[in-house]
Amino acid sequence: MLRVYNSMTRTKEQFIPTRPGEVSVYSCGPTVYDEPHIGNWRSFVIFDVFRRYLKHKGFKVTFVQNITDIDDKIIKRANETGVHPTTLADKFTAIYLEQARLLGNEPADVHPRATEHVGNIIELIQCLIDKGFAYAAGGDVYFDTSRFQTYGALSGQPIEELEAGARVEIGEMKKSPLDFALWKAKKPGEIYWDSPWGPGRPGWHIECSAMSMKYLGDTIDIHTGGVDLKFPHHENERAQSEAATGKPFVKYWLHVGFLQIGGERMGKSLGNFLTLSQLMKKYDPMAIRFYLISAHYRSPLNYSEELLQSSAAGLKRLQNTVSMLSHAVAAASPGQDAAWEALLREFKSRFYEAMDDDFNTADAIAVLFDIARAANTHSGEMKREMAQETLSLLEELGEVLGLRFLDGKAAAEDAALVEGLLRILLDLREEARKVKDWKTADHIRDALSSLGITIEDTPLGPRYRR
RNA sequence: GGCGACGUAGCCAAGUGGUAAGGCAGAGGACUGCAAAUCCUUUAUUCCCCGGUUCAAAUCCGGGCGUCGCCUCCA
Repeated sequence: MLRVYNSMTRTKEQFIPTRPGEVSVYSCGPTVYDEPHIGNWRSFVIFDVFRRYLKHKGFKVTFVQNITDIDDKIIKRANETGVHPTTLADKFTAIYLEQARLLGNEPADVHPRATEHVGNIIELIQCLIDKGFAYAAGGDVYFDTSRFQTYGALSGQPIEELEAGARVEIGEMKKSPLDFALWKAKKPGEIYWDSPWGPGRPGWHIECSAMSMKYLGDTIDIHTGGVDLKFPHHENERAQSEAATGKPFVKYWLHVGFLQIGGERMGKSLGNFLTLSQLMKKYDPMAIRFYLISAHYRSPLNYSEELLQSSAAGLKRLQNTVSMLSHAVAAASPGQDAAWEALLREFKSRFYEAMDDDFNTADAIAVLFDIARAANTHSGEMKREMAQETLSLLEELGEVLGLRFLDGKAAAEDAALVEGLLRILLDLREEARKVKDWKTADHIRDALSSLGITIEDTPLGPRYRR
């Protein structure tokens, strides 16, 4: 029984999708004006874990993540660098998708782009105007927040408080500071689309409303984003969607906490950010993923080099166990163990209990380490089927979190060749060891070591790992 | 000013009424030809502080201190 923390009600609730067995998820994706930093990646990885777990629970999940490919920042960056906004957006969209893949995120079922849905957006804006929730002013169109009764409910803010903090840009023609742009009139030299209100482009918030409606319908089960999106972005989305359809927009709002560095939020504007490309020079993307899910998603997560190293070491420990088990599957004698199977079932249910509790990845990871410890303890008497079942369980649970414990880099063919060659060397070394020819034995080991291959002498015979 | 999150060992981090998970780092031991990996033991009588409720609190209530965030583009 999955329970999730709903930001709207500020309580953990039992998760019951609108349609039994099916879950619709909308995740706010990147604005593609630059490479995401690892704070952004924290959210994107967590969204992927949500989705993976829902799938493993047996739900048919439809996962939509937008790509914001037109907005102020893109226009600004395009002007600065002298490239067309579309070229810039395409470049960083490709980088986003590639890095997501490296981190082990599955592609969304749909990655809709704002510029490909301008027609849907215009329709939605027109609908809001027709219903009296929006008004055109000087080529812009604004949402009239005073017409939407429960504005502020998601952020838990009284209207007066929000008003006090609101700001009006010069040149804006809002009736109230809280009103926000649905359509922005074209400025000289800017990219534009034609609309009933003149040439211009969509505001940021409206694209999510239009695209979630198109792909997931009027009411979606889960909407995710970073906590910073709660206000104003999600508040505004909610107002637009519910004003247009008269139906609830989202059943469960899930918000991911910040990645902090040096005691403050990692952010582009603060200049204290690190990108995935920077970290990948030193760390495996899997280690980075492991680090990003090492704390509960709603807690702040600290970044430091030391923490990343700590995560990398922890993942290595799990990988060593998987390596040991693979070896046992190949080399150990056949055999089952009822007590061991019972233990595995217990681990499995503990893992799922942790994930059922609002996706408690930190607790779930602890179970992985418990499995590793138990398997390592019994590595001496590990029988083939025991090893196989343990391996399968670790792979299954790793799959839920998007973690791979085996190095997937080497192609299958290469792997077979390397395996054969190493077998020969290991055999030679064993012969040398039998006659206590340590010089030869150590030479082989050292030479392989310099190629990054470690030999280990185990009760089941020698094995190697990279 | 309004709203919210957080404060658990050297570092990170679970745990929301029943007597402190897990990881990293450190120390000691075992295993080993030497290693590597692994295992065992060890590191918080105590969970920011002070009161209160309770047979029982890290967990609930009140007060205080500290850190971070949102209220403006932002995962």
